[in-house]
Amino acid sequence: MKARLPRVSEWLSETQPDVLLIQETKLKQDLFPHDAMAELGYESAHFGQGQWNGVAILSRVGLSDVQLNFAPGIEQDGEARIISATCAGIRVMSCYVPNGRELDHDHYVYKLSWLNRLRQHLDATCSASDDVIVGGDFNIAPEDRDVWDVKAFENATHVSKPERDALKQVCEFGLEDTFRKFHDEDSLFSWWDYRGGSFHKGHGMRIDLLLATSSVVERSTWTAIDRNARKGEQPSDHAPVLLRVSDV
DNA sequence: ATGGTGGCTGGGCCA
Repeated sequence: MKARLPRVSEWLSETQPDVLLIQETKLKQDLFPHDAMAELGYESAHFGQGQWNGVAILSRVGLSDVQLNFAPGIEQDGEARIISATCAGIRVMSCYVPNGRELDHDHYVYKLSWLNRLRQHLDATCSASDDVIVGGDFNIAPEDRDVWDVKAFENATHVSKPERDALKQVCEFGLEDTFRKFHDEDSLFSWWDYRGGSFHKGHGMRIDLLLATSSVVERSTWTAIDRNARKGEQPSDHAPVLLRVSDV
């Protein structure tokens, strides 16, 4: 968030979303640029730890009932990976799901545990009949059509069955991958590795998701991945995913 | 596709 403040500010000014969910701020809790965001018209809430992880929610339509980490009663995570808030009557959550690293790595076990606790967090704090959006970097490509080449992902994280099943368990709370309401195409990606010219080769994955409850899905009218944001100077390796939700 | 780039730092880790 520090290195890309100019890009984020420019993008906010041009795109003017009502709400923005940010992951991997890599900032200590109190170093988030709340003032710079306020100058652009956005309230902001940040859950940070510095150096790694960190999640935030920006809103110009209200920001209340902010919750850091999982709800009380659920095993708290040691890292700053989820923040929840209510914006314009919608409960929104900004999630940075653990990467997993390797299938036989402890971090992969942590990834599955984290997703299980995300489901617990949903069960504990809201209902499927509420307006809920759970968004962020899930580090999971839901289906094979969401990666550039399945053969390149054999025995790799992001596509394995256990993590996809864990994501399904999250969705079975009553959430839907909003992108697929509007787009059936394969090879539409939200992340490309910095290395090896992946972006220019089209070697990407769709791992950034906006999951929503049915009342939000019904009001959704449009979605897109802003891949232009992956271009230019000092881009993030992720592109923003946009969802338009009509007023009640 | 066992390297490669980028950002945190201030050497090495993480993605």
